[in-house]
Formats: sequence, structure tokens, C-alpha cells
Amino acid sequence: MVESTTTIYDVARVAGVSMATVSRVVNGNANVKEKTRQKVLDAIAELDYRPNAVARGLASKRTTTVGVILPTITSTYFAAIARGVDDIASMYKYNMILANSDNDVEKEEKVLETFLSKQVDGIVYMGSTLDEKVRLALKNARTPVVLVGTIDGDKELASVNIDYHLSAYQATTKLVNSGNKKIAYIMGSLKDAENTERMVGYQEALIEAGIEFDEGLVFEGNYSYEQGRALAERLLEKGVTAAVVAQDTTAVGLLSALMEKGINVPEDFEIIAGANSPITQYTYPRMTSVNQPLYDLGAVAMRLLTKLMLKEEVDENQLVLDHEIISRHSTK
Amino acid sequence: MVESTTTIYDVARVAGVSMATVSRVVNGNANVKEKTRQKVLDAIAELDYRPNAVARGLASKRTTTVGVILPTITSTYFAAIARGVDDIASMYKYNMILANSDNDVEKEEKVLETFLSKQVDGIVYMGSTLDEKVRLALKNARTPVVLVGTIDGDKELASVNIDYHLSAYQATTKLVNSGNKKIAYIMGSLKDAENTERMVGYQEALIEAGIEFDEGLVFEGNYSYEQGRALAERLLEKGVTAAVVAQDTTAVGLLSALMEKGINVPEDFEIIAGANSPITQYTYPRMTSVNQPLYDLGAVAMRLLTKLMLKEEVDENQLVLDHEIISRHSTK
DNA sequence: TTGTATGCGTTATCAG
DNA sequence: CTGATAACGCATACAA
Repeated sequence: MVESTTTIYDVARVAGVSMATVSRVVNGNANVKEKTRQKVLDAIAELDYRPNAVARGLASKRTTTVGVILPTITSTYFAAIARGVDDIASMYKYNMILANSDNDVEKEEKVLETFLSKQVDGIVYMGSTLDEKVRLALKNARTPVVLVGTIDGDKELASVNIDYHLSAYQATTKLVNSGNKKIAYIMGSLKDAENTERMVGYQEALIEAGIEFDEGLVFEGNYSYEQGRALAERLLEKGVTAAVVAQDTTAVGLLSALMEKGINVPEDFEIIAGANSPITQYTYPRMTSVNQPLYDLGAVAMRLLTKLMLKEEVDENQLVLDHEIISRHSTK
Repeated sequence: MVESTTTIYDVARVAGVSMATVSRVVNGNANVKEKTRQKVLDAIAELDYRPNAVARGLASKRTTTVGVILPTITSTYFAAIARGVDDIASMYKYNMILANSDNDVEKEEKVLETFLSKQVDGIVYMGSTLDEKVRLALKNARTPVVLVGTIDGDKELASVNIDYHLSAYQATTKLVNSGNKKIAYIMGSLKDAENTERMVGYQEALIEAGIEFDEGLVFEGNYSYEQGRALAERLLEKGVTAAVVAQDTTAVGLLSALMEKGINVPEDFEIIAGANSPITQYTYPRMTSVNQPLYDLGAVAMRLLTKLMLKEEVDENQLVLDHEIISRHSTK
């Protein structure tokens, strides 16, 4: 158990071959006689040799590591996506360096810098807002990047999303059809392309139903549970009877505050959550929700990234996955 | 924008100094004249030079990266801990390679192997069960390891936990005091040291209250929401009127199934959740829960790991953080 | 099929 | 205070 790192040279010596040969068998190169391969394998086992990935990375310029940046891993939304990323990543033998950005531009820039210095082979970026500085940094990086749940207006960066415009239209229409006249929409910052798309979908649905658009019924959510709770009163005051809430935690907060006020959901108030993360099913009543294929968003993004990293042909780098609205018990 | 990786040599040439000097200023070595330092800094800025962390890692044998292995990041429980780890890690300039193990021993071994080959400076391990093979691998690693929310019976590995025995005793006693005679305990596998500790605390509380221990009221949970739901009926059949549920998601499942059956919580059935992850507060009614300082568990673990990595003095490597029971509305 | 030699981009030792 | 120069552990082009 003295162990001073055993290197490829040690293996070569014990196996009676050159280090190049050892390297070949370690890397599965076919040009090795079966007999020598076995000798090397034996020596590796005997010495308990483990290739040094850092040295390998320096020599090959590939680290088999991807950087993943997201607002916060404590969000079930991002956690689900990250899980999809990791599963595909490990399937392709990549590891994932994960960093929380809290949607803070400075942190994002710093993390990006670190990722690049660590020579990650690719980057997966999630963030509601795509700041212009970050967008440029991402674009200029000589490392493949895939955005998830984040829209690059210029469509220069590869991305995987759902059709936010359509989902907003559908959710709003569903609430219109069950008789609601005053429908609120709670979404993230309107500076994000994703939310302007939602806004348009919302407006279209209203117009189609002959309902006048009221700017006062659109709220910028901040992803917090507490905000959802706080919103309950304001919505009630305005006579709102239904709401689409893009952020699940906020939707759950709203629901819980309404229930505590004795408002019947869905009889007196309908809610549609926006991402169908697990928590929407942990509430009582369970919430109707737009089902974003979170895991798949991550999985598909990572798969796309592998292609980019391996310089494979990619015909379309703006991927849009299907969503659906799952009716549970927070709508009629 | 042609950019073929600019190295320390390029900077040296432009600054008119040797690479050694560049290395010094990059690493904040004091032995550099202010004037030359400025020249180097200018050259770095001009060339947009970024140190290659891989080369640095090979030369210095330090990667400023720690490996984090956990069952699944989609669990709010582990996600909260991971957030604590990452915050402290980045505070100390470390990055986090995250890997999901699904509590699968083979995956754990494989991940561990990968972490070591990537030369991580330290490892944070979370997993309900600590398999003997994994325990040995961890113990033999020449890399510092800290367990979180995981008990090593031999106390050889550093760890950060709460007092599971005490928390079980307190939760059970609370339910006893509000008049319950049939109290169920739903916890993870009894093969885990953590849960045998809980079991003892549970039994002690019952004995103290003169209530006979009934093995049939102890269930092995599997962390799923669905299992919580399924358990509702069985508990009711047995005449159980209260339960301590170590896993939050299972507790939430149980609560929702009871509510749907028209059982009043807490009037007819009391529940205490075991980890106070955010979802326990998203339910209606909000759940009384043992509050494990999840974020702190991660933060303290990472802090401890930094000490181990820097070979600082550590007087105690078996850390126990305080917990509390937060009374909300799923208990009387 | 195998071996030799060189380079990857730093850190670190040792002179000066 | 600064500059050569030797590792670091491996991949790989080139020879044999």
C-alpha cells in the first residue's frame, strides 16, 4: 500500500513492452497482438494501474468533461434537466462539471471562464435570461455550446426548447373554454425571449375569444413559492378566476394560499402550472400542468452536444420538443 | 479571431520576459518586480491569455476539482446538500464534478474510479446505503473523502450527519404526547446504519410511553411518492393514527392519499416528515417536519473536505449538526 | 505489430 | 528578482 502513482511506464516495464503499446491497449487500439495485449492487461491488473485522465487530457486535448451551468440545482425544474444531461453524458463517457449561477451575469461569466480554462469539451447552458455579454462569450467560445430552455434570439447558438408560444396559447385557451373571463398569466421577465413568446400566445388566445387584453393581469414571476402566495390576494382583488403560472414553485405557492383562504380549486379558481415538475403532483389537488419534457430536454441537449463535440453532421441545431397539457385537478 | 491556443510562451514573448516569470505573476508569486508584473499583465490582456488548467493540473498534481456522488440530483434532499457543497466549493475555488449513482453499487464503483482517474482533489459521497465494497474503495483512495448523510459504522471515514437516533426519538415522542397509540415509522433500508439508529430512537420513545413495539408498524421506504400513496391504505387498515416518514417525498405521497380519502390531517392522522426539504412546505396542509440542515450539511462537509485536502489540522472528523422539529399543520 | 521520440502547457527546482 | 530546464503522464506521428 505504498503506492507512488503507477504510470504507463511501470506497466510497460512489467509487461516487457513499450509504453506506446500499453497506451494502445488502454485505448482499445486494434493493432496489438492478442498475446501482448494479454501481457499488458495482466500487468495493469497486477499494478492496479489507472490511467491519469489529466495527462491524457493534456496530450489529447480532450477531457471527456462537459460544463453545465444552471441557475440553481435546487430547482426541480433544472434538476430534472440536469439528470437528463448526466444520463446521456455518462452514456457517452463524459462527466459533468456542474455550476450554479443564480442567474447572476457575473457568476455566469466567471463560471464560463473556469470551464474554458479547464478545457471542457462542451458546455450546456441553462438560464432564463441570456445576457448579451454571456451570449457573446458563449458564441466566441471555441467549445461547442447547447442552450436548454433558453432562447437565443439570433439562433446562432444550438438550443433545445419547447414551443413556448404554443404552450401559452393552449393553456390560455383551455381556461377560456371553461368559462373564465379574467385570466392572469404569471411568467418570468419579459426581457427573456421565452417569455415574450409566451406573452404573444396568451394574447392571441384572448383575442380569439374576444376577451380584451389587460396588461394588469400579466405578472413577472421570480420563481419563488412565496411570491405565488403573495399573488393570491392581488389576483382575487382583481376578480381573476384563473391563472397560468409558468414557474411551478410559484404555482404551488399560489395554490396553497388560495386553499388556505378557502377558495375552492378548481371550482372557483383554476390554475395551470408551466413545467410539470414533480412538485405539481405533490400538491392537493394535483395540478394541471403544461408538461415540458424536462428530462428529455436535457438528454436531447446532451446528445446534440456529443455530435457537436465529435464534429458530426448536424442538420438542425434549433430543436423543439413536444409538450402537452396534462389535466389534473386544478382545472375543471 | 484566428486563435490557436495562446500559451504561457506567447505571453512571455510579448512581455519580453521568460515563461517562468509569467507563471509567477499568474500564480500571484510575490517575487516579481512591480514593473515586470505590469508588463506581463498587459501582455495577458492583449493576448486574452487563459491558463490551461489541465496542464496546470498535470504539473502541480492539483485539479481544484472535487467529485460529488449522490443517488440522484432530482431529489430535493440531495439537491439542497449539493448546493451547500457547491457554494463552499466555489468559495474555495473548487469546481464540482457531479455524478448520479441511483444508489447502484456498480455505478458507484465506476464513478469512483472515474473520479480518481480524473485526479479530483477530494470526494463528497452521499448515499443512503454505504456498501462494503464502496466503503473499502473510499477508504483506500489516496484522496480525501467526506460522507454526508451517510454513516460509516467504523467511523474511519470523515462524515457530516445529524443525530438520527435523537430525531426519531423526538418525533415519536411528539406523536405519543398528542395521544397516538399506533404510530408507524417509515424509513429506508434497515441495513443502513442511519436507519438502525432511527429504529432504536423510535423504540425507546415507545417504551418510555409504555407502548408495545409492533414490528408491523415499521416500513422500509424507497423514497418514492407513489409508495407513500400506496402506504395510506395499509396504515389505515392497521388502525394507525400517526406516522413518522423519513423520506419527504414519501411523506408527501402519504399525505396526498390520505387527503383524497377524506381523512383529516392532522385531526385524524398526524404526519411528521423527515427532512424538511422544500416540498414539505408546498403541501396543504404544510407538513410538520424534522428539519435537517441540508444546505449546511453540504456546506460543512465541503469545508471539512477543504481542510483535509489542504492537510490542515482536523480535530474531529465525525461531525453532527443540530436538527429540530418544525411544527406546521400535519400535526396537532 | 511494436518501439522511439516529441509535444501537450504548466509548475517547480536550481542557478545566477 | 529572473531565466533555464527538467518533470508531470500520456497520445501520437513516424520509423522500423
